[in-house]
Amino acid sequence: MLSKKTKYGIKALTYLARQKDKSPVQIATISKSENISLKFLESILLTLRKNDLLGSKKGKGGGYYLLHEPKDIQMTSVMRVLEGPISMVPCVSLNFYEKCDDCPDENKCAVHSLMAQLRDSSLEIFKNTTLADLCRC
Amino acid sequence: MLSKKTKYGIKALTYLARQKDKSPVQIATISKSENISLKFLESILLTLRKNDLLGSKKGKGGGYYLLHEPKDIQMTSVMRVLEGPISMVPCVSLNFYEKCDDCPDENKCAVHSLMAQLRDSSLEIFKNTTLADLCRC
DNA sequence: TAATAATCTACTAATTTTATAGGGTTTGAG
DNA sequence: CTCAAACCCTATAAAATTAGTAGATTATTA
Repeated sequence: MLSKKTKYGIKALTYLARQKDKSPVQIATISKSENISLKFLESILLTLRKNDLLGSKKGKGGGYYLLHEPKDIQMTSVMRVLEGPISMVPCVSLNFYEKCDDCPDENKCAVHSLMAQLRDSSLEIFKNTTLADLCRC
Repeated sequence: MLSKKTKYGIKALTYLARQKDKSPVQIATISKSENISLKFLESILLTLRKNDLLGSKKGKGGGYYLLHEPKDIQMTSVMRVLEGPISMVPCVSLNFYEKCDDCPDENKCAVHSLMAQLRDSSLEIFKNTTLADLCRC
């Protein structure tokens, strides 16, 4: 299941991407518009900022804004930051590889090959979809 | 992330699919061979049986066995039984549809369209992969 | 029929993840 | 200086996950 963290994060990102100018938007504004718990959204935006997807400005007139053009933000990076690895098992993860402790030989593991296929197709979709694409709905 | 329940379930299924004959295999045998906690495996095999993927036989010489030919068992049914819906969000699920309570219009939801794409590609893979394919690793 | 081997059922429990809530601190604009 | 906003830290309730324990039930075989 997709976590609400990721869902809310994507919604917030598209909200920002739809802005005409790049002036900061307050958390409360996004929270109200997208029906997201304010404090939860706060922590989500913070992790997006720490991972260089968003910039922020403090004080009066402050808020969050996109650091890059929507068309330059691939969903791979959004998903990795919010949801974690694209793969469903660590042993097929490209960026977060980890050996399974119950598997003697992962080349002979049935789960491994299936999940590798799944990873490839998911990766393909996430790579070819940018934030700009999501705004066209 | 893929739950261990699903991972273990798939391993058990492939173990059974690799058997020459269809005589019952004891839980303990699979448990040892695949490094799976016996009692956990027991509950997994039980849900597989309740969902018509496995048959069981009690008493001496008993155990679990496949009800169908490996080539006739699609991964869609295995995944649905063990892991739940294929979709990552209920609002794009074909078999378990549910409306999001935070979404006024799901046709305008950016997450929705992305997840629908993902569901399609996952479904494609699971539909075209059978237990027999997984045994060839 | 009695012993045995296996599944089946029902609790319990530790751990982790998820989804928030509260409150104080820091920064920057006017 | 004042105020508004992001920032940061802590806590927590609920749910899911991953088991472990104890015993009941059923079927086979000798």
